[in-house]
Amino acid sequence: MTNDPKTPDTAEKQDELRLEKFLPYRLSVLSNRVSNAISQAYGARFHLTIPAWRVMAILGRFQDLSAADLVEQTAMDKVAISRAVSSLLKNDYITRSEDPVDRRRQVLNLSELGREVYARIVPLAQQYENDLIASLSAEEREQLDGIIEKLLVRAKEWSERGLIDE
Amino acid sequence: MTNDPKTPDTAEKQDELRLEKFLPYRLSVLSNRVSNAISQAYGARFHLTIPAWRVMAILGRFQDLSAADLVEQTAMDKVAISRAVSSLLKNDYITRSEDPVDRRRQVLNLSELGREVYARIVPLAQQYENDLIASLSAEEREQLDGIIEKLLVRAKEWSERGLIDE
DNA sequence: CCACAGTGGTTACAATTGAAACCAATGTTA
DNA sequence: TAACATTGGTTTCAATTGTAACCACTGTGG
Repeated sequence: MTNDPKTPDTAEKQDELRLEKFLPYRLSVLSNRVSNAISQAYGARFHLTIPAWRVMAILGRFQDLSAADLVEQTAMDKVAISRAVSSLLKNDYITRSEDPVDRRRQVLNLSELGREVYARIVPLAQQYENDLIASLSAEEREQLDGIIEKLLVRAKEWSERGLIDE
Repeated sequence: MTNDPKTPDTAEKQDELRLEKFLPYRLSVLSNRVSNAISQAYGARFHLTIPAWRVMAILGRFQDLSAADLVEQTAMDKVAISRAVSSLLKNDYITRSEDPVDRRRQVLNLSELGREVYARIVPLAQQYENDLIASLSAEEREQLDGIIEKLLVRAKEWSERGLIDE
């Protein structure tokens, strides 16, 4: 197979840290680059921030959600949701109506315009995702899916329970 | 075209987007959770922000670097480096001296104290990384390494060249 | 009913970040 | 060598984000 003969990089000194191989660092660089690129793409076209797009992405699939429902779905906090919602209202991308049963609650939905924008962004987003993974084989894509899932589970445990040690 | 019934998992409507399966979104959630958890761990212990720790991580391996060198190594911008450096100077974690050849240039190194802190953080960081990937098999770890590398290459192309289409 | 705890959501304020202007030193060119 | 462009690094200001306080409403126990 394509095993290169050079010295295994696992023969690494334990008292130094190679930042460029450190998983949290790599994840951060990767995520920032990807998010920035994509948000430029649709942010410019549709005046959407990433949080606002996330809200739309959820409302494109589920109707009559409250802000609290969105918190649950998006891993964003309530303040971020509130700000995203108000900017989407300004753009007329969503509608907000009172819940007659509970007057604190506000029911959110995509507007007609929002639906159109959603329909145009979805293929764009998928195109970016496809382009990102274009250099991966089919096996690698599956592997990635499973691996990310596992890492997300662990990272979520970190934020819920305390940290290691402590 | 009709739906392909062979692959139930991927038989997804093309006009909707499942945010929780969307790679850029997952990367963002994962990276944020990981970074926040870890920065809490050593931020609390050593008064370090993530950018400051990154600078230390580089200076722990390479000596006599300038701020511009750090920009190259860390994927951070010069302003972030400048702020990280000044906070590290305040903590006496690094030293700064003039380059006699080029009086604009400032030569940075870990101080004695910085070296001690570095030596204590490295195992901590490695412990977090290990814990994060603890649920992955040996194969998965190798796969992840290769996959991330590929994704980083593509994402870097995005930020260098323009975006898709356009 | 009426206090009072809990929920849904917004506002206010502080800390972080990013973009652009800026200063000082060096390099280049005429 | 005077002018101008470039480089290294900092400062400034605006936009973004996070935390906590807050208001309005609902549900519950006395």
